[in-house]
Amino acid sequence: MIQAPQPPIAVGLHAVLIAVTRETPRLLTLARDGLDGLPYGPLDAERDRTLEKALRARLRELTSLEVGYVEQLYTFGDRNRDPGERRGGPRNISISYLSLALEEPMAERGIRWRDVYECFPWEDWRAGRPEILDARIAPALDGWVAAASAGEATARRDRVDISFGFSGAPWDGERVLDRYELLYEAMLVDEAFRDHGEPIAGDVRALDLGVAMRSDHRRILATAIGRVRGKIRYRPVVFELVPDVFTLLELQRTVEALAGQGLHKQNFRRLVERGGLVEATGRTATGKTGRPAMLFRFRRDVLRERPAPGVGLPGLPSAKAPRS
Amino acid sequence: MIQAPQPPIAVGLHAVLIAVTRETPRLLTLARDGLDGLPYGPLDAERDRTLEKALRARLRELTSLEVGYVEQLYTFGDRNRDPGERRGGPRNISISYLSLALEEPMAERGIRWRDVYECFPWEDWRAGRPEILDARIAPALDGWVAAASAGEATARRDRVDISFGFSGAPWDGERVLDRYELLYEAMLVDEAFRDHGEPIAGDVRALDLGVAMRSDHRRILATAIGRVRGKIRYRPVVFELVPDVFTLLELQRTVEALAGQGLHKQNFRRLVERGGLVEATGRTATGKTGRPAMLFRFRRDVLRERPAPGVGLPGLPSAKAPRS
DNA sequence: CTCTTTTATACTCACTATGAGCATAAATTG
DNA sequence: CAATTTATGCTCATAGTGAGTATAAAAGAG
Repeated sequence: MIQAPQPPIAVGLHAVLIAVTRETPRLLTLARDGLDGLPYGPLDAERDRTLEKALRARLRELTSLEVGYVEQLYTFGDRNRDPGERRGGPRNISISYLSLALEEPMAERGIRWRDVYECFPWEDWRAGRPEILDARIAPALDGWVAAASAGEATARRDRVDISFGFSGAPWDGERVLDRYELLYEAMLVDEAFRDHGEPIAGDVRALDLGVAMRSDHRRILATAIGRVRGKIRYRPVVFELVPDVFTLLELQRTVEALAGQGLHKQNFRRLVERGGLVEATGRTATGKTGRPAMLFRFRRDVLRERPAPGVGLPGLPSAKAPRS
Repeated sequence: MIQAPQPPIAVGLHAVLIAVTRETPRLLTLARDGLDGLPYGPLDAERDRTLEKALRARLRELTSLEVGYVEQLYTFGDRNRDPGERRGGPRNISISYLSLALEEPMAERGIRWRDVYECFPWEDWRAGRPEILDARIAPALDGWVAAASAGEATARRDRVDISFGFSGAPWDGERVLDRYELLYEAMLVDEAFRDHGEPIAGDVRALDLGVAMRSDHRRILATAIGRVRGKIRYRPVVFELVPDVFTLLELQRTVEALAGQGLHKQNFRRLVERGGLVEATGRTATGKTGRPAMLFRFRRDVLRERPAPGVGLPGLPSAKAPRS
């Protein structure tokens, strides 16, 4: 196949490394130019035999972490995703990966774990519907809808309602990316201004819709969170995020942290125990207050028994009330 | 960031274009060097603003088709995926997309629609458990398991059982890729020999495990089929594969074709009607034998009512009997 | 024109899964 | 020891699923 000479293409690998600590989903970030971003590095076409190995290598080089679970997320390659990538520069293709691990303290400067919901305050429904939705997001998006021509406005209204569960539509926890992209398109997040080369408008800064990240990393993170939320229900990935041995409440809190919604305790226990996902170790947890809990471990055999063993998302005490 | 000089990286886009015709899933292929493969072309770093647009453009250039539904599948980039990609050549990264459409007759030479199950004869359970599984695949894989050292053999046994549903494990229709990769690793498909630069062994040729494709395209196809099977149950993607107006049986046959398993007619109807996925048009189908069926259309409002509207996979009449 | 065949559609029924609670058990704390 | 806190067991109504039975409406055979 004959190809015309092309501007260079740079292929990079990005890692969204997620942990859950103190009932909070956490993300490993590296600071650079004052902004936090995902760990990433270039693909070494010579040495890296597989993409996944390349990802692990970059992560090791940057953070000296050896991660276990790794899964490819998405490949981003639209032009001008990054303000730095202007005419003439190389075209950046970034292949992003999701990795799940237990949090480990990081000594290196600039590397730290951040709470994921700092970036997406509207995604955490554990304490009920986040106020930010009705107080700030809904009005701002209403403005964006109204700013369009008649036909376009209907389409915008629909997208807004379906993504954010306004006007009686249900909230779908997995649509994390839809929501972020809508806010970006509506110029309600800092990144939108930065990418257009404009100073961030004062009223958008006042909206304060989460912590911005470098380049399009927050978009990648949104993709990752949506993926985890979906995957957790049909594959036993939670177990990557808890120690080998855990109590059912710890497991539940981990799921809740990721799902961003509370679960009914007894039903969660029933699901997980009767679903054959865990087995008792015989030991019980020490310390803490209250009755000591039994300690469980992941029961690997479930993989050969059931086709799609996951944690589902049963009995959530709220998350149903439609917007007033 | 400083980078050492690198061997060139070529980024390509691959399309898995799927249709369902005469109750059979179909794939658009291009012949080249006597082997069928997926349509693909390079990313034009200069002109292609987004990856998805690039994919659509390549597809248009190759086939003059304008597809509707397009979704990114996976990015393949392991070295030596292709025997042509040897030391010294550029590193090929291919970003693959899934596209769903209605089949259109193709005039161009070399372009044609093939039955997907020609490539994966073990994936079609509509007429019951495929004989090929017990007659040829199971014994061959047993051999592969036995050929390993003790510890490794257990791991292989597990993978085989979980992927193919042997030894009482359930069959999971979505594990299309797992199964293909296992056969590849066990050197039971033509591509495995070709990639090792060896002539295809006579006994493997005799096994006849599906039609081979160019490069790693069959692996990409496997990824696509697995994805469709999963997605169909929680997103209304089937409707991309049927005309605007259809009977419930046509819809059911389309789902069955993709899922590779039969469904219970009355239950399917109940699911789809009560799930609010379709609305009656008032008209009825003509022609055919038997009582004329009502014609339905996709009810788009379902998107704002339910978070994950899909077709599910209810009442399958078989697919449960474990291996003898 | 009636019988047979074929596909469509309406209902029923048992069983399982889910959403919500109530009740009791076993620790810690003051 | 009483109050508090967390764990765990059980019940109950309801919705969803898997599998049939029964009836309706067409075409084709004789």
